[in-house]
Amino acid sequence: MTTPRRELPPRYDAAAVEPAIYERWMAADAFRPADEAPPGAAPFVIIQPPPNVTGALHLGHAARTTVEDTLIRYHRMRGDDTLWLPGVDHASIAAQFVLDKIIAEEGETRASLGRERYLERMWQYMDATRETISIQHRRLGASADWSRLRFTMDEGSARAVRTAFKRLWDAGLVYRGEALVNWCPRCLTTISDLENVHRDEMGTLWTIRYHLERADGTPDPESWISIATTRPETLLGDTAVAVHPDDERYRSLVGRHAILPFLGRRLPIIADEHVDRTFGTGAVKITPAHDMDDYELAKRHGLRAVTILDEQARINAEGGDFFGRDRYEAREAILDRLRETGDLEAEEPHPMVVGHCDRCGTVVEPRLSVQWFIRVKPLAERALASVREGRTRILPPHFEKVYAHWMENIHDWAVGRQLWWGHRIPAWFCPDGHITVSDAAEGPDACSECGRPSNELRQETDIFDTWFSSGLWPFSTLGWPDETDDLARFYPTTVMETAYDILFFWVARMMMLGLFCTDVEPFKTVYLSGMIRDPYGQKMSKTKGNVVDPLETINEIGADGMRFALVTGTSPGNDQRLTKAKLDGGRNFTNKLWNAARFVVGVMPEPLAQPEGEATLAERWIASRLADAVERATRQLDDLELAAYAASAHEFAWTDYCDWYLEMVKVDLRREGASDGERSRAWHAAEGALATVLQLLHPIVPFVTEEIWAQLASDAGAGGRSTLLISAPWPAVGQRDPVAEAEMAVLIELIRGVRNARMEAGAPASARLPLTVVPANAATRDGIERGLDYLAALARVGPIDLRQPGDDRDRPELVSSTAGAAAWLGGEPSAVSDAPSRQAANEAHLRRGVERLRLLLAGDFAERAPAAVVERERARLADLEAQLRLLTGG
RNA sequence: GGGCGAUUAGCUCAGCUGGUUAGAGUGCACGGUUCACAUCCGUGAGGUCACUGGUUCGAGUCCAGUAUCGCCCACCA
Repeated sequence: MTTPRRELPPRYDAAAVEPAIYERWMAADAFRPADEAPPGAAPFVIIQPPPNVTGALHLGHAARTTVEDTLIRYHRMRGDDTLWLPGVDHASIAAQFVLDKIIAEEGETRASLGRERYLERMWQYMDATRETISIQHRRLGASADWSRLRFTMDEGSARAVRTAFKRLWDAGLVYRGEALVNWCPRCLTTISDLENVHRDEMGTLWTIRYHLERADGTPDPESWISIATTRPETLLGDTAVAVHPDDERYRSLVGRHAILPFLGRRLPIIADEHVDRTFGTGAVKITPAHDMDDYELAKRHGLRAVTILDEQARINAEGGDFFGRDRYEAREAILDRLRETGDLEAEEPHPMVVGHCDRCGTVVEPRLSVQWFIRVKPLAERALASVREGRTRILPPHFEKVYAHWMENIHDWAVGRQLWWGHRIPAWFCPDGHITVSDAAEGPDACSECGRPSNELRQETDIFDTWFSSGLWPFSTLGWPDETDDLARFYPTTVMETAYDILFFWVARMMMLGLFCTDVEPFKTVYLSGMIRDPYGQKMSKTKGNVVDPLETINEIGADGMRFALVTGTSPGNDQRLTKAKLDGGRNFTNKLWNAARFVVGVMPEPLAQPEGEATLAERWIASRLADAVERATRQLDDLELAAYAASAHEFAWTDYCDWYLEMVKVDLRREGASDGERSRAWHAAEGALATVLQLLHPIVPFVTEEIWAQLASDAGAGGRSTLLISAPWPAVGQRDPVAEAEMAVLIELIRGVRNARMEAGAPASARLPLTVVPANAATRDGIERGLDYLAALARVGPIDLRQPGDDRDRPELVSSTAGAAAWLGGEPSAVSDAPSRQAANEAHLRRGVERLRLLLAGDFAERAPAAVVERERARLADLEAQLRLLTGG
C-alpha cells in the first residue's frame, strides 16, 4: 500500500481558515450538550455574562470569552456534561443613551416618538446588534450553545422578573416610598448609588450672609449669620440654618430665624451634632430636597423639603425670579445678586467630590421622589454567608474581602427607573391607593385589597434597573421559575467568569437574588478577570483613541493568536497591558504549530510500512515528556490557572516537541540503513505525539489545532482519528519513563555545552568538529551511546570518540562539562582558541558550588530541615563533586 | 476618612501551601541560506525580587512598618 505524499500549504492563513472551521463545528452540532447527561459525567456550566446589546465587541469581551471558551472546551473534551449558554443584556439606560443619540441624528427625540414608537425603534436596533454580537463571538471561536441564546428582554426573562419581584413583595422585601435618590438630569432617570460615580473636582466654597430676622419679621441689615456652601443655587430650597449645639459663636442665635435672600423665607436656626464646627463658618444652610445630609437632618428636625429643580435641573416655580434657569446659570445669577447686595462674603477654591452619571457623565442631582426599593439586608446576609462559608469562592481570593465589605454596608436598592426600555414593574395602583403586585403576564384581575376590577387599575410606568433582570440570569436562562429539566441538570452553574468592575453591580445581585429565588448559590466559583489596558496602562476608550478592535486584530493575526495573547501572562483580578509584541507572540505560536505539522506531514515515509523495531531514545523521551505535559495541563485547567496552562503547554510544544524532539526525529527518519518499518515507526511516533499536542492545545488555540487535526486525519497514518478535534477526548496521562528522561537530560546538557563551547571558540557554524566524550559512569555512557547520532547532528560534531568512564588520555583542548559527562572539542587550532580559560572557569564554578553546599550541609540546615530537602542538597553536592573529578581527571 | 492591590530582567508579566543557581515572552548582543518555520534556529548578557526591621536552619514567598503608584468604598456643606 502506498500513500501519496501530502503537503500542507506553506502559510497558514488564519483569517481565511478560521471561519470555515467554525462552520465545521456548527455543522457537527459540536457545541450542544448531549440530549441527556452522560451517566456519571460531572456538569460543567458557564452562563455567559451577557454583553450589552449596545456595544460592539471589545477586547474585554474577547478576553473573557477566551477564558470561558478555553474552560468549556477543556471540560467538553473531558467528557463532562458541559453547557455554555450565551446571552445578551438589554442594558436599559445604556441602550436608551445610544438610541437617543441615533434618533437625534434623525431629528427625533424620545418625546417626539412617544413610548410605543420609541420601543419599536429599540427592538429594531436590538435585533441588529444582537446578531452582530453573536457573529463577533463566533469569530473568536466561542463554542457556546447558540441554540440557547438568551436575551434579558425575552419572555423567559420577563417571567422570571415578574415572579422574583412578586416573591420579594410577598416576603415583605419590597417597599415604595419617598426618598432622596440620585437623579440624572440628562438620562432623566433615577440611578443607583453604584451608577453614581464620584470624581474629585476643584470647586468653590462661597460664604454667604443670611440676615437675621428682626422683631418685625424683616431682615436686619446689621446682623447676619454667615453660611458656607459649594452650591449657592440650592439656597432657594433652604428651610433652615444649622450650627453645632456646642458652638459658642452661635449659641445665642439658636432658636432665632434668618431670612433667606431673594425669597424672604424664614429659616429657623437649629442645633445639630452633625454640623462640623471647623468647616467653613460652622454654620450650614439646610436644603433637604437637594442634599443627602440635609435630608437626613431635616427628617430629624421635622423640616419641610422644598424642591426647586425640575427634572432637567432647571429652577422651578419655587425659585422666584430665577425660574426656568439651568442650575449653573442660576448659580451665577444668584452669586451676582449677592455680590450686588454685599452679602457674598468670601469665595475660595475648594476640593470636593462630585457625583456623575456613570452613563453620560452629567452631574447627578439628588432628587426627592417616590421610588421602589428592595430591602436587601436579609438577602445580603445570606449572600455573605455563602462566600464566608466557602459554598461560593471568589478568585482571586482577596476579592472576597471586597465583596464582604460591600455586603456588610449595603443600602436598600432603588430598583425603579424612569425609562422606557426594560421590564415594567408589575405593580398596579387602584384609585384608592392600594398596590397590587402580580406575576401574571396579563396583570392582576382585580385590586388585591379592595377587589376593584383590573380596568380601574393603572400599572406603574417605571421599569426595573437593568441589573434586576441580570441578577436572575443564571437561572432565568434555564427555565426558572418552572422546575425544568435544564434547571435540574445545569443549575447551580459552575464558573461565573466576569470582570471585577461589575462585582457589585452583577455578581453580588446574582448571589442575593439567586439565593432568595432558588435557595442555592447560583455558581460555585466566581472567576474575576482584569481589565485590558493599552501599552501605557491607560484604560482603552474611544475618546482617547487607544482602542484596539478585536475583529481587526483577528483579521490580522487570527483568533488563535489573539486568544493566546489575551490569556498568557495574566492572573485573575489583575489588569493587563496589551502590546503589539504580545499579540505577535500569539500569532507566531500558531505559525510554529502549523510548520511543525507541515514538517510531520511532509516527512511521512513512502511507503508507510508496518512499524517495527524498538522505540528510540527520542521516542521514549517525548512520550514521557508528553505524559508530564498532559498531567500538568490537566491540573492547571482544573485549578483555573489558565495562564499557567497556556504558558506550559506553549513551552512544551515549542521547546520539547519542536526544538528537541523534531530535530531528533529527523535523525531517526534519515538514519542510514533504517528499514521502512523503522522509519514508519519513527514517523508514527512523531505524528502521534503531534496529535496529543493538538489535543493539549485545543482549548486555547482551537482553530489551528482543529485544522491540523483534519490534515492528520486525512493521512493514512492517523486512522481512527477522523472525528473533529473539538469532540475528541482529552488525552490520558501516559507513563513516565525516568530512564529516558535522565538519559536525554544528559544528552541535552551535552549538546548545549558543546554548542556553547563552539560559539565561544568562534568555530564556524557549519564546521563539523571532532568530539571526545568521557562519561561519568557506565550507565551514562549507555545513554550517550543511544543518543550518539542526535549528539552528532544537533551539536554538529564528528567523529565522536566516546570513551570509557575515567579515560581522559590525550584529550583535545576545548572543554564542556556537565553532570553526566565531560567533553573535549577538537579541531583546527584556529577554530578552537581560548581553551585554557574555559577549563579554568568551569573548574572555578564547580568549586564554588561545592564549597557553598558543603558549608550549607555543615550548618544547622542538616539537622533542622526536612530529610527530603537535605537529601536533595546532598545529592547535588555529590553531583558537583563528580563533575569536578570528571573535569580534572582526578 | 476607611479598605484593597501592585512594586520581580530595558519593557510586559508569571512565580501555588516558605526549600536547588528566581522564570517566560519581548527587547538587546553575537552567530546562522543544514531540505517545517527568518512569524525561524543557535548562543549569550541583563535581576540586592521597592525600602527597613522581624519570624525561620532557610524568605521573592510569612509578619510589622515605610515609600511610590493604582483601584474600590464613603452623606463633611
